[in-house]
Amino acid sequence: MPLMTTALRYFEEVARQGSLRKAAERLHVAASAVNRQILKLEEELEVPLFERLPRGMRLSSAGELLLYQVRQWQRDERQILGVFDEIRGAGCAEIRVASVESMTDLTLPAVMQRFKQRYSQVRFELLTCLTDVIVERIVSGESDIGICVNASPNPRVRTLRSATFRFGAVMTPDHPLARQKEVKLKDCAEYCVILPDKDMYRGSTLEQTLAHHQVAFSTFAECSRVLSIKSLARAGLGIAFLNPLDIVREAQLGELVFRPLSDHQIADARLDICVARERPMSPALALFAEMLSETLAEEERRG
Amino acid sequence: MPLMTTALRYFEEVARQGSLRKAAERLHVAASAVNRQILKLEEELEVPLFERLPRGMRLSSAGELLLYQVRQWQRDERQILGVFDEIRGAGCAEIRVASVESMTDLTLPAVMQRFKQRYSQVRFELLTCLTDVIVERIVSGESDIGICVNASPNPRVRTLRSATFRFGAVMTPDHPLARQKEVKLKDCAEYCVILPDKDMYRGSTLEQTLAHHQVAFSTFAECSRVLSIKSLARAGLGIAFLNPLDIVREAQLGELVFRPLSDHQIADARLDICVARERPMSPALALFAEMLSETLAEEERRG
DNA sequence: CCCCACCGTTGCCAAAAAAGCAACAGATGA
DNA sequence: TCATCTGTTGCTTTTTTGGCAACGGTGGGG
Repeated sequence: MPLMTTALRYFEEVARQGSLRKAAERLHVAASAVNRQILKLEEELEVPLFERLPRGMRLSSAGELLLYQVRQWQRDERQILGVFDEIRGAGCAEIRVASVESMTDLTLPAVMQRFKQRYSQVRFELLTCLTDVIVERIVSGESDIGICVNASPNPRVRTLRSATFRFGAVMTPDHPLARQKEVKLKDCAEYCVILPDKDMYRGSTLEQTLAHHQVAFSTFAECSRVLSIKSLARAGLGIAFLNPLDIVREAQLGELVFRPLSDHQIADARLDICVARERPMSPALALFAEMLSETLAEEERRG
Repeated sequence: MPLMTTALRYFEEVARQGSLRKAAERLHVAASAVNRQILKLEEELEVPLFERLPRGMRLSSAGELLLYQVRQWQRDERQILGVFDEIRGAGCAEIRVASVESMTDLTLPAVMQRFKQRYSQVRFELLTCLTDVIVERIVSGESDIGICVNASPNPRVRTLRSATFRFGAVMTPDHPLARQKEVKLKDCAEYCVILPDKDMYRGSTLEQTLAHHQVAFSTFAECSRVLSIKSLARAGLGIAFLNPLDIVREAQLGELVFRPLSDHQIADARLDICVARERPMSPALALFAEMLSETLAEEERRG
């Protein structure tokens, strides 16, 4: 049942109780047995783990370090045993993903497919939502892992990896602006534009710049879905403002082109892979996060 | 010597070799012994870890998850054994810290002192440098942990915790601007200011704002050390631009006051605790990082 | 086709490790 | 000083683990 040496189990209990005999009582073994395991451990590690006081045993420095590690291993153990329970019970473990629309289209399905090949007994829940909702779901435990854009720092959220992508204008290849390598916002003011919903780009530098500089856009539509924005842009109804990840497929098909915004007020879009800070990650989740991080890093390199 | 069950050691080798007998050969034990450990492990976990093929054993899904965890435990084990080697050899383990000046004055010494109380056999190296240098030292392995301000994201660096602090103007309590709760940059233009060195605030929003808005400051001095800036400000020679952490002691002594800048172009200062992404953290380092994170979070709450 | 090589598995027995029991020395507090 | 707590140590028993040989099954090559 226990995945680590009995010596370490005994060590943890002795450290907790501060006494060999009390620990032995809790462990339902003789005190001498516990004592021998501790002595053997100290001999093999060649480091004193306790200082013997007339009133009991107090941890040494090395002992404190080891205890910290052992406790972490115990958490890991409980975690993986829980995953095995899931696999035994429901037939598979579950990873609940919440992501912004940019990645739910292409990247996430690709990663999930690769993951399923190796770890077939893992099931997914994939939700598409806005960054604020994703952060809420992470901290509340409704989702296990999230992909957000430009999330504001949150003490209860741990960011595993960030990637930045240039923010830019998206249009049909035959659009006049498509001949430029980079465009400026005021270039776009001469044409129709398609803006995201208020909620979608709240807090972004695009919002700030628009509000501040009062660029007069002739807005054709405001959309709440990237999917809609792309459809309108594909129909040649205006210029959209997205990041390159949003249109990888359309770019491959030659339907849309991406031209970065060169205005220096416009910051890059930052995608974050994040999880709850306190909640330990199950091995399945850790593996998935790793695979996702590498994929994101690769896409960042590609532009 | 090994800190985890022989069953897990055997399991890892079998997974690596894909065969009981080859694993047994490498482990210098009989194949039957290895087999029994695997069978016992599967029975206790109540989960099949391998699928038996005529050509050998292939990991199941659960096995892949367990393998990932076991490999991580093995890395942890090597790590802590290395720390014990240090303690046995040099008499103590070492944590090499590189930090910006904001924290080397008060916060870090306080945390190091608290740390020394519990883990006396740990020695420190404390360097004060600029963010760019800190990041370099982290990725090169010259330092174990760093505290940076407004560090640009780096794929080889992992941020354990971030905290934001308002950026503001620092002056003597009798300064005319000290009567305001918040100040704007153009308020300061009427007085002498003390600016940091070019290197110090490179990339900050202060630099951008100054360069962009062309606010005409009568600069009394440019300094490369926060210490010098504070000294000049304390002498009433001008307004300095710092974050509240820089002047906690001076504020307590009533020598200086902090007034946040309310210009909306001025972003908060972000302090990051970061380590190398790939390099595993020793237990001592993890404990120190944890203590430091909590302290930083507490100071963030306080203002 | 058979045979050989390789696989995992199992029964039997020896070796090793862990646990239980009782007694010991040392320190503390009533 | 006695009672009581601590960790420690022989000695014995119990449990676990490993070694050896043999078995049943599969796949490839002569």
